[in-house]
Amino acid sequence: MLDDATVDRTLETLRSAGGRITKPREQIVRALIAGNGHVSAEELAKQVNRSNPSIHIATVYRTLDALERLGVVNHVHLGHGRAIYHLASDPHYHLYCQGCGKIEEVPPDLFAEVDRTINREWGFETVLSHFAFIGFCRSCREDRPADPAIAED
Amino acid sequence: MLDDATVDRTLETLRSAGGRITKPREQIVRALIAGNGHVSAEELAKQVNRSNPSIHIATVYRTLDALERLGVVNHVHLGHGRAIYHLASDPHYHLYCQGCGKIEEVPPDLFAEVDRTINREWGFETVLSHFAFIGFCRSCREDRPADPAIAED
DNA sequence: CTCGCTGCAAAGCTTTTGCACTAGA
DNA sequence: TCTAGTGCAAAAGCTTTGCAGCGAG
Repeated sequence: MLDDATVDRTLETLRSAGGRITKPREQIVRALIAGNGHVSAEELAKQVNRSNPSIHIATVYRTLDALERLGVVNHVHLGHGRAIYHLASDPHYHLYCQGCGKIEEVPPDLFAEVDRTINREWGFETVLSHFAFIGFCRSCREDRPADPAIAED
Repeated sequence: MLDDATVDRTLETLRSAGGRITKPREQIVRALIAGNGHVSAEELAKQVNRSNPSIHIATVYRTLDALERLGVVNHVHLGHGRAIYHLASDPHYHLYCQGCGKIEEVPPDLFAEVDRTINREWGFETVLSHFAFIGFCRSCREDRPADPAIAED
């Protein structure tokens, strides 16, 4: 996956939808793709601000929103507030460790069976990609006091 | 499940942990249990305010927090912000329809296999009860325009 | 009598929005 | 030129917190 090509292709999607390609958008898209699927809006803002401090986080949100409408970006909620963004071309689900914040990816087909069951038995069509599956990674499980009180959030 | 007995038992848990049983706490617990597993803090506040308008929502949050620390209550996030509260004695997962807001319950064992796999392959211990599984219920699926743009949020 | 609980108001966190200005195409 | 995009500041939505007074045990 050649990053520059991906950046260009993403910006092109924006343009062909009638959008404009601006410096901020270019930098945001670049940071998003460099982030490799696990970046929050705030991290993106921080990143682009290194080279251009005037880019406001509202612009980051608006750019991500535009890309999401076009179907090339998705966001995933990790908890109460925070969300991360990634390219839609790379479908996956997320495991989010409440202990250390680590994010791991899992293949969607892992849930295919459960998905079918819910669909069949409850008539419900899930969108499992939109929220991370939270829990504790191996090392945080070992550190964890015991069981009661499943930590914060 | 006799509600009054459940209310008493819940308050007793609070007392035996060194807490005090107050009017607001009693009313909040009663409303929580009457709510049958699907009430938000705001709904609880609204409910108790019918008989006691001076109970502040901060008190509702603090009471729920105290109960949660004691392990008798859990909360479940439905989306970006909202969370609902239910008794921990009734373990279940939730399906939350993005279209109409309807909440359905699913038995935890539905996910037992996936859970084991994630545990085995990723060393990750999930807490699937903490976020609802979102998607669309049968009737909202039929209403839905098509596929692109998976709605709000 | 003491310490936990309460009400109130203010703040926190992430995301959104209104507005006037700037700048792509 | 003309409209989309931008920066700024303010607001929104849910939850938490500081503080002083109140009341359960």
